[in-house]
Amino acid sequence: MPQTPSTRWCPTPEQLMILEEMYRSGVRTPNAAQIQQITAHLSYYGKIEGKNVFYWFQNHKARDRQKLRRRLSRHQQLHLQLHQSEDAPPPSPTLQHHMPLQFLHQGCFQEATTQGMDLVGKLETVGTEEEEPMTSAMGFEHEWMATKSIGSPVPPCCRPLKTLDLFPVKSTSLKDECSSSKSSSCSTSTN
Amino acid sequence: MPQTPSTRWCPTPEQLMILEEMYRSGVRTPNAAQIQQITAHLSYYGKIEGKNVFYWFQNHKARDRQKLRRRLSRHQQLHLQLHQSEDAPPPSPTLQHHMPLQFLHQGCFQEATTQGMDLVGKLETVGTEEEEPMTSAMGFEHEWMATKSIGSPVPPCCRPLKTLDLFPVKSTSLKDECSSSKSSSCSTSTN
DNA sequence: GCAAATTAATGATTTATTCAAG
DNA sequence: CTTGAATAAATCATTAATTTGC
Repeated sequence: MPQTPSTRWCPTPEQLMILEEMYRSGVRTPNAAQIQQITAHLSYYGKIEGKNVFYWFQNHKARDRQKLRRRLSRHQQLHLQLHQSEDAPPPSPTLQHHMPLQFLHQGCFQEATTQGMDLVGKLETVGTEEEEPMTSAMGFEHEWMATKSIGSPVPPCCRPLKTLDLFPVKSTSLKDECSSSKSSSCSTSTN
Repeated sequence: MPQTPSTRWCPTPEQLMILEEMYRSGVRTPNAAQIQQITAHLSYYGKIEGKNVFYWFQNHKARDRQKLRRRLSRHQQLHLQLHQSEDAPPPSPTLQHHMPLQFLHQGCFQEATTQGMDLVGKLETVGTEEEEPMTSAMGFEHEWMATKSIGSPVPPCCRPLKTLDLFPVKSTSLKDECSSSKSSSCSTSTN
């Protein structure tokens, strides 16, 4: 028999989807009770333990942070050799949506109104994997290469769709990488 | 000297965030007009051309699809060596959110600054395969490791598994739980 | 086409840091 | 100042994916 009785946890796609959904929803360091709940529910989709959930959130958070840091440093070390000839170089990585994202909607356009449909739905260009169809792309590439400087106004066909900025979830760790201020003072305490 | 005047496009963190936001919102293959608009807006945050936007979406879509396929295949090969000892083996990767997620709120856990380690003492129902050599670091995690088989060690203080069967939370913002105060129970700030 | 070697991804451990309490 | 708890960073280890030689 294959003597792999207890290898490491291999998450099922459902489990991964749920975990990622939770992470996107703001869950980062669930406490023991939450871990128990998550584990209980995820166990419906396959074998899982609490430590797996714990480790998953730890790793995911760490690697997300790592990714952010990496792209920051990479951008740092790049901008010193070439200069952004823009008029307003934003120094802070906090984007405050100077771009209204209306054209995200493209519901007035052809497809992909909802993001849920592109999961495994049609995938018309499968088989090409990650090699980009250069030849077909270059056929019209000069179009937007030529028109990249116009800056036409955003079509006001739709209003921004994604503005759910708050959610009731609350993790246990309040000191995260997004807060540089190590304010140990309980500002909400009795004063 | 590192005078690479025409390196490839290095996206700024803001640009990446916006692009990912757009991708999550459903944009997969923007047409030339959309690409031009995206480029115009993203050029505020740094040097960018239309082809960069085009290639980014191409690559991101391909990578996403690759990731999905890998998950599926990995799960395929997994279920043959270990059996889900659950009562309901899910055959389809379509998850219908049978997990309610209310426990994310944990609003009843004021004292949950520390991870809820008062879960359950020690349920010695384990001893299945191997003793976990968790000797250091997380002194609390053996608790939910021990309770992995019982299924209901949740403290009765907060068990909000009521009825909501879908994810009410949906957000794409990366700034989330850093907003709350550190410890809401620190009524006495010792100075 | 298949199998060994290589590489990338990621689950699991360990170590260091931080903050609070005494 | 010391200690203890919690977590983030770093690292290790294993699995899956890709590459390569036959």
